[in-house]
Amino acid sequence: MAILFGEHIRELRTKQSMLLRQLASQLDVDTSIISKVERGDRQLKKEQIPLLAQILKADVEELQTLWLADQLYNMVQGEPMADEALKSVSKQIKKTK
Amino acid sequence: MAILFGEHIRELRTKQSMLLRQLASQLDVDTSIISKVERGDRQLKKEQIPLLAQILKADVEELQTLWLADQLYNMVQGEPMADEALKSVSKQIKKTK
DNA sequence: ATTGTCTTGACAAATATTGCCAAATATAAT
DNA sequence: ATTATATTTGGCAATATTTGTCAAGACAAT
Repeated sequence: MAILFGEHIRELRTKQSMLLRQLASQLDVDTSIISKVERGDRQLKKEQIPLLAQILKADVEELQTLWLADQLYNMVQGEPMADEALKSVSKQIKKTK
Repeated sequence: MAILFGEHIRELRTKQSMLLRQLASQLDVDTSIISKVERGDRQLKKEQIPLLAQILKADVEELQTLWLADQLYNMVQGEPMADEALKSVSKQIKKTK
């Protein structure tokens, strides 16, 4: 279970004294979803990130990067060959660019 | 669309003069699926890899690594922050180990 | 033109994800 | 301890995605 993204969101939210339900309503989702997102047992949809960034006055790209990292982490976590696969993909995308 | 895994499979299969339908039947899927897998527009299920490795007399871990790399590639491809996210995950899994 | 192999697209079945709700659990104030 | 407020958790239905099957098409070789 990934946590980088959720921890970051929670920090941004609490620093602004914003309640779960306030963030949730602005993002148009149920409070429980934000709770789960912040604790890492639920992922937001990619398309929700820009609005989330706006609400939290955060950098969109940073959030997108954290979000993506969480997805990747979920995919490789527990896999013995995780690191090798990650490196191989790094190389691959450099080539294709 | 990822291709590392598929290319590798096709090479292993053809070098043994094995037909798509032979591989498919042993793996208990339709021929069309293997065709698509080899061309990279379909992913096998993770659980199918060990049997596939056995059929092709290939190294399970190598295939699993390639398979995982393909999944990751599909996830990050086209994302501007792909590389940063990949690196961040690499660091993260080293910590947790 | 026939046969054998591979490819492609459409569809249904199986799985997984998402949002919603209600109940449970904290947290804080009085 | 009671109340009020905030957060967490789990179950379920709706939705979306993935997987497998089938049938038709492309391509070679003969």
